[in-house]
Amino acid sequence: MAVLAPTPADALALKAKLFRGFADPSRLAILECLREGPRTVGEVVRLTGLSQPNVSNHLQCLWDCGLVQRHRQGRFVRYHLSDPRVAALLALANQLLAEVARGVYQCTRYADAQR
Amino acid sequence: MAVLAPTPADALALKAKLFRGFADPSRLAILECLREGPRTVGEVVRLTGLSQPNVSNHLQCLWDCGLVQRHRQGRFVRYHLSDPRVAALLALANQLLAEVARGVYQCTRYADAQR
DNA sequence: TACTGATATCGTGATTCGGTAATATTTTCT
DNA sequence: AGAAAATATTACCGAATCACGATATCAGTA
Repeated sequence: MAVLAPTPADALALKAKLFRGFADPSRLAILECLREGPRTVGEVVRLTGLSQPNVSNHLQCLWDCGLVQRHRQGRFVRYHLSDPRVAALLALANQLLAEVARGVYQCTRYADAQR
Repeated sequence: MAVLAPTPADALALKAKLFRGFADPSRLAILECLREGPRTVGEVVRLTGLSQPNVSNHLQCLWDCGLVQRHRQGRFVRYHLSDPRVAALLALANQLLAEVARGVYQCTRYADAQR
């Protein structure tokens, strides 16, 4: 009784982990870059202004999670979103933000903007 | 040059913050509860097995962010999702998970399941 | 007013996560 | 083979966040 919603605990942990993939400004910046098409690591570094190890780390993370795919092209590695739903999630988040932005901004429960 | 993707940094931070609202197993459990309709705090506590202060905290967080709304009914407070897009995001995440679950599970960059 | 049930708030300990710096690895070119 | 460019890996530190327990607040009722 009590315990356990319709979805088992493991599935929830997994979904939370998926959302965490999107819950970081650096990773979001990288995903935004990739929304417009495939990019090499160097391009992402230039476009985002993030450090190279940082980008590489996050790309690895996104790759582990299956959110992006990659091909080696010569000495470059080209990344792209692995599924249209990744872009769809980002788009939906934007729509939602258009309505609740102020609330999210003011919420003091966790990290303030400007990292 | 370099710096700044199409979306300004603030917007990214904000979007990251929004996703963080979804990036916790407890909050997800609560949101799942609310997907099926309005619930009082006590009902959510019973359905999720989480402690009452914990539920109350997370509900406050979700409310601050504008993801849920609430009405007082006698000595109960009834919460519900504030926008169908919240449910849509959860649904999309489920679809995406169906394809990348293994990757997410194996990704060791951050939190393992079983909290 | 005193009492009970429902929900909110606060302080704290423990854990987790992200950025940076230094370095390793891989690939191409000469 | 040797060098240079592109990308990946590792370790460490600081900051942020979650759960828990105790307690406060608020609404209804006797």
